[in-house]
Amino acid sequence: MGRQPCCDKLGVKKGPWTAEEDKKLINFILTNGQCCWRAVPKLAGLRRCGKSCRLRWTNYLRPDLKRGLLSEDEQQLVIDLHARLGNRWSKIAARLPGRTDNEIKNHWNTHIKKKLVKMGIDPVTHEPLNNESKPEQSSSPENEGITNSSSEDNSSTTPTSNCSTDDDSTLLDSICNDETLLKSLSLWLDEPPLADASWNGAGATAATETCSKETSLPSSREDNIAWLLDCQDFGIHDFGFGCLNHNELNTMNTLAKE
DNA sequence: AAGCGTTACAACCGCCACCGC
DNA sequence: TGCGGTGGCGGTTGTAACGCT
Repeated sequence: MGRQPCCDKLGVKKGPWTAEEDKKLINFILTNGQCCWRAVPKLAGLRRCGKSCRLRWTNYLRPDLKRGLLSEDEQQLVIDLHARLGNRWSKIAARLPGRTDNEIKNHWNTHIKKKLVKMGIDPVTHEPLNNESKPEQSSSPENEGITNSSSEDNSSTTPTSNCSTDDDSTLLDSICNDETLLKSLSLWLDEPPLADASWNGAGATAATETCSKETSLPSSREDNIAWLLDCQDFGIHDFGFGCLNHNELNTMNTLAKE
């Protein structure tokens, strides 16, 4: 009889979200936090599947999201991580603060994949597409990074077979041993990812504090919502919202409740 | 200016793992 | 220990925007 749908199909709206729906969802999450997605549509007054709400929130409405194209450093990091983890986008996204698995997956399929093919590199195995023909830009830094990491990895395993290296410490070790990746990370440290601290409460830094000071939070819930929607319109990064750590977001939640 | 092809990305679908009962 | 519910993940699709002829 087939699988039961994740939610009642009757009366469930599909397709692009409207500003009104976004507003309702943001309002609800700010007031109640993230809990029991199945109940969210009903409680928030949305004719949507709970799954759809979760996706909308995590991929689009979440306040710590960076918007816009991935930087060169981010792209390089994605390539390196993909070489190790394969298509495990959520794991990759976890290492790119402010980026979602969906966003990275899309970017991989539309940009990076083609880029690698153009460079003569198999986007799946991260090996040269044809051993005989040399990659066009073999001298480019990017390519060096890829070649280094893949030669290092492929000596024993394929990217996907590396799945057993779920152990983060092993991954971290391998990252620490990767010069290209370290270079990317050091570039990041020069310009810390704003969102990094936001979802890792304890990771709040002086930069965060500075940023928070400069970012004046709206005082009322209505202001919060309008402000959040504006943030989505302009890209959260531009607002410096990414500087907020989890505690600060909780503060916003508290404000919203009052 | 219009039609067509391509690109980019939001959203959906189905499967799977985990958790509580 | 098995079962059902739920959330998360990765693959895929749909469509709006853009570029080219």
